[in-house]
Amino acid sequence: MSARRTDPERRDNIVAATRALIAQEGVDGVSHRKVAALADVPLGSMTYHFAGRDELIFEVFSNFSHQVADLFETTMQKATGTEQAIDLIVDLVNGSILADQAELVLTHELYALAARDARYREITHTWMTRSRTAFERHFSPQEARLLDAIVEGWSIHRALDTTPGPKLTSTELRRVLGR
Amino acid sequence: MSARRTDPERRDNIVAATRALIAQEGVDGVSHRKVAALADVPLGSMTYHFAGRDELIFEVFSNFSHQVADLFETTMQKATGTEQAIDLIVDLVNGSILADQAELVLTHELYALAARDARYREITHTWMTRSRTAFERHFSPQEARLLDAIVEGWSIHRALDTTPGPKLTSTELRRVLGR
Amino acid sequence: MSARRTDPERRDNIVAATRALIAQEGVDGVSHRKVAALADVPLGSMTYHFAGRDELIFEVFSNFSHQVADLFETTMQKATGTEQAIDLIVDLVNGSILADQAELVLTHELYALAARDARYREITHTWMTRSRTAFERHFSPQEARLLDAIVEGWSIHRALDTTPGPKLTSTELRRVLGR
Amino acid sequence: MSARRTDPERRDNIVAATRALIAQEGVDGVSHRKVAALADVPLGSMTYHFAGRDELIFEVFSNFSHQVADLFETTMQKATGTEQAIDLIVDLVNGSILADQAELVLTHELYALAARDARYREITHTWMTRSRTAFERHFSPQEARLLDAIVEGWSIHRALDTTPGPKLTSTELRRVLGR
DNA sequence: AATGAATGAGGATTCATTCAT
DNA sequence: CATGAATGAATCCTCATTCAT
Repeated sequence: MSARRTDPERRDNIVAATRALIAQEGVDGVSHRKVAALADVPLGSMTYHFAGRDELIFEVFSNFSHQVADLFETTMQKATGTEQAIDLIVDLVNGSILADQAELVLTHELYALAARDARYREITHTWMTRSRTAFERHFSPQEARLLDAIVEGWSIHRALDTTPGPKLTSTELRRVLGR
Repeated sequence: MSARRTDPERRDNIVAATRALIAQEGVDGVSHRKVAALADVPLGSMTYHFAGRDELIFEVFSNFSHQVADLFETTMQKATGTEQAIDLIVDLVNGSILADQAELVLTHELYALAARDARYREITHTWMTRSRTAFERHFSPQEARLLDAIVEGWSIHRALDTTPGPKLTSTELRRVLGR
Repeated sequence: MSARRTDPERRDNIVAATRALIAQEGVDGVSHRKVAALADVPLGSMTYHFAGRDELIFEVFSNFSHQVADLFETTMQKATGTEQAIDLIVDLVNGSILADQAELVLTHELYALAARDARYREITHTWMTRSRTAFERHFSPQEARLLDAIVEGWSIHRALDTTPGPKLTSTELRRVLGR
Repeated sequence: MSARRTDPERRDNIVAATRALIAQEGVDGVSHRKVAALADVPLGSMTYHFAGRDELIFEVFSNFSHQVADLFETTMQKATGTEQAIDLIVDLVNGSILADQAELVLTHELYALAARDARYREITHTWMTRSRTAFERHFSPQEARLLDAIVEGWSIHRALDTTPGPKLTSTELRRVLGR
């Protein structure tokens, strides 16, 4: 009991629990009570640590986008040449790198928020800029934008179909890029 | 009041109000009370016409997806050749055809639902199949899939950025397709 | 459809369904909707055939009490002598004659109503008078009243215990009566 | 209002109000709203203090049964001999000790619940065991069981009749027991 | 600094009843 | 005669938030 009195990880635990809850039930399913229960934290903690439900949710998506963008940049940095970059991009789309169920849900919940709220559009803006910049280590800005679109679109169509559909191949991607 | 005794459009009005509400506040913001107020309908009507909140929301997205897919098919049918098809696709991405604010929100709310609920994935599956098939009037299956991805991804990145970014051009799209 | 238009058993079916519902969920669980569903009858039928929920419930218990009292009288009439009467009473208490689950529930639901509503006390009064009179075919009024109490009390204690407890025996009953 | 901020008796008051309401309108008439109004407590208090309507009702009957059984044991302990015990039992049945209107209703409401719900049968089981044990201070197990049945049955028939009927006398009870 | 108690607003849903047909 | 459509009141319950401690 007293051990929990001053818990520096309290705040982070709450954010983590919220993220897990969004993955399971969507933003629609998030309530202070459910989060508190999931984080094993008193209900009073919620409004003590966060100004309101919105702030909590915003922080989840802010963290999430940074984290995914970080991984993305790191991945692109690992590529020593265009060849390898293309292979990594293909892996990305086909789900070898990102794309577990939880991340898929979080991505689309974020997009849904961004579609109607400028604050969240700020997050997606930063995220997208970072991905495009990461691509630009290996490709022209124009190519980067195209690749970004293909990665996004192909991933979505693979994920939101009932049957996975064909994978993207390096060969096809190279052809698109004219290489 | 007595004029309202039997209102055959009642059900449709509720669905329309729900759709408007989702566009404004997301699925998260939908409640029977708000919908009833927006549709100018007594609260008791909600559960009389719909088994529950879920059924109501499902119907909105089911309608929406069919409607958008219809428009999409019609658009592709209008194209008399590949040239024109490409131009229409470019218009599509750049927002001349679909893509007002409300449709954007609905699309992403639907994707978010589909990401964690198989019932909604059924909707997106049908929708995507129909678009791909529409493309196949003018392109090979492989090209159709690629185009579909580009349309999807480019639209999203244009929409969820804070600044619109460059438009997709017919020239670039032709180059991608190698035509 | 049209076959159901004029259904003379409609009313009785509703009463029967209500009785079944009370047996399952108690008076507390009775609603027009549930009854209508159980009886496979349109909801509008309920208020067409019965002035209200109370009238419906009253009719159930009125029927029930008469029916049980009838059986009871018939049973006592079958006894050709005191000896046999005692044996039948013992069977009664031990559950050979009445006392399935549904009847048990109905009995106590009726008692609960009678405990606070004079209208239902009218029903229990008639019922009890008839049982006592039935006993008086074979026993003195004083004995009848005692027997009635023992039958009632012993049955209850057998039924509302988690483990049945010993059965009442003819020997003991004879001893009580001093025979 | 601030005086009510922390009210340690809040929970008990709610239970008391529920009990009063059951006595007046039966379990069927219990709703959070009515109880809250009767206890002069905000509606939100109801589900704060109790997990649900059932828990509330269960607690009422649990309390009630313990309380009545306590009184019963105390009464039997007061008897210094069999003679006095018999007199007390007769008083019991004739309503000198228990048996005001409220207790009568509660008893039968409890029986009705016990007749169809094992959780409540647990309550009646404990209660009945305690009464029988109390009788066994002065009588054999076999006699105790018989007395218990007579007390129960005679009380019911006195209470649920429209006219009280004759009282049970010590003389008759002694004769039944063969003393 | 942290929280358990408390609450009023709002949540979905069920309800008995009305009444045009 | 009978009922499906409709509704406003009431149902239990969840909620974010407040605040004394």
